[in-house]
Amino acid sequence: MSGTTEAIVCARDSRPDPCSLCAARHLSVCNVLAEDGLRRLNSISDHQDFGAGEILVREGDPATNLFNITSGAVRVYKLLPDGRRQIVGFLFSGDFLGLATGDRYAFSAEALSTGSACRFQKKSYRKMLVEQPDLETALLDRASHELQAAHNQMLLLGRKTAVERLASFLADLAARDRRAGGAGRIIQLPMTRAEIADYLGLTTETVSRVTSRLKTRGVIRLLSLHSLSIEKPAELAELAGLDAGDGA
Amino acid sequence: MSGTTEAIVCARDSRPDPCSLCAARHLSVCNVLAEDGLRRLNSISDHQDFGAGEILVREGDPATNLFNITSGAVRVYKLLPDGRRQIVGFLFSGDFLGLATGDRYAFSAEALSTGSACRFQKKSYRKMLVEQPDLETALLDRASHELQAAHNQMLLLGRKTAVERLASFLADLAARDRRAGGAGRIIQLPMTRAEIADYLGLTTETVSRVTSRLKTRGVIRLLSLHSLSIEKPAELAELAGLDAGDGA
DNA sequence: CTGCATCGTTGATCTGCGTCAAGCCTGTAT
DNA sequence: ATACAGGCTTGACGCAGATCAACGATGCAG
Repeated sequence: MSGTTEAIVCARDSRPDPCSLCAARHLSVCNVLAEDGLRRLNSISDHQDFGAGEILVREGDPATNLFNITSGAVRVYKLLPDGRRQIVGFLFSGDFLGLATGDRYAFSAEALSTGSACRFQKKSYRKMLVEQPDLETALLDRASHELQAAHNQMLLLGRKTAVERLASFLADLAARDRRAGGAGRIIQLPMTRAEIADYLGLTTETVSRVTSRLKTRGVIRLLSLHSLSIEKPAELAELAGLDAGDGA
Repeated sequence: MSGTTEAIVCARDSRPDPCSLCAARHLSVCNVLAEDGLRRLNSISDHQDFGAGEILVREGDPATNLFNITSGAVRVYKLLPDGRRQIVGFLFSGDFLGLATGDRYAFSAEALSTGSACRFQKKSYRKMLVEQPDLETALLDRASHELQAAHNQMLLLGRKTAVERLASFLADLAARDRRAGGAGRIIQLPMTRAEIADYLGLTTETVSRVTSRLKTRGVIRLLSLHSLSIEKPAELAELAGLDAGDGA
């Protein structure tokens, strides 16, 4: 969206301050940094534009880089030797890539669409964290949220039916849209059915069938292959298993 | 194991230093703290002994406490309204409980066996983190590892077969035993089959059947209901899907 | 030792989702 | 426009694991 503008800014030599122009800044961990912190962060960062399908991180490679996604979308996944794939998350503008990382990447990350990211050397970033405790706190908060999301996904993958999985997925996207200031009614699906399937532990066929069922029931309406409207949010939430939350 | 000793130490008024006697210390985040840090930590902590089945945390309650497990075992789980349960993790001595927490607990935690924990007020702990950046770094590292483990579990729940799930589970327990200094051959299972099932996204019957199959194949040998010996570690690892790791 | 409750195992049957297969839709290149 | 490729949908069928059911093991209370 604002990718070209950023690229131009970064290409200029007398850049005023890339971070202050960054559209993702208020969504990202960087927003806890003051003027000098941003300058310092900027000095250790690289701007990277990527095209659809481009690989940012490959499972098993030495974990040298960390990323802050500034635009576009990314899929993060793990593979079994025979090719079975589990997508562990989709990242969007403002998301941090590289939290769950030891010496080597335990996941791969590929661009879903064109986009851009700030890239850091892990070493420099760690040094930065020592100097900027606020940033470390912000990262810890992120990690907590991601861990919570991972737990929810474990519940989904371990115990929910196909309908519940898709409903949960759509409800999550709606919630994300609301957090970004939208109404949570029109949902964009920048990923393919195969990717949704690999995220939900299903097959493309099942995702397709369940989508049709929700459509027939009038819960959703397809606007195009990659966007839909939620017609009955309450029913969707119920299907997702969000009514009571806990039996208590 | 050392529960009674600790209880006696904590009951004494002129305690020399509970932390320095804590058997879980070298396994826990506290090990990054110096003398004064430990004293400070101790001053904001409560010791809590618990019996089997005791509830430490209930999903949906205000998240006021954080815990450091010092002995025993704990199951952490989430429920669907109709009672379906997903265990998101088992915690043992040295593990931290409460990382993935917002204002309210998003999970429940119950003692699997008798044991003990250091309990902190979340508020005091957060203050402590500001004063002790090393502790915050250690927590961030923990969170990273947990997130990685969660991703592995997502792969397991979303894409592995029943045999692969159980094999992965046993291989994980073996790895944990090795990390704790054991040989990784004799595995303790302090949980029931139902709990293993709810952790692996299966039913008790399937866990039982698959266990039998592994036994018949000679991969494992049951020593009792709650302990077994790994007879063919290599075969177990292969069944778990750990041979190649990534298809690259 | 006896009784009882809980947990675990094994078998028979069922079913939700995967697999296989065919056809359709969408976008892009010529 | 036309053709092609990749993605999506729908149908028929099969199977891994769930469900239902019965029985055996374990451990605790009296």
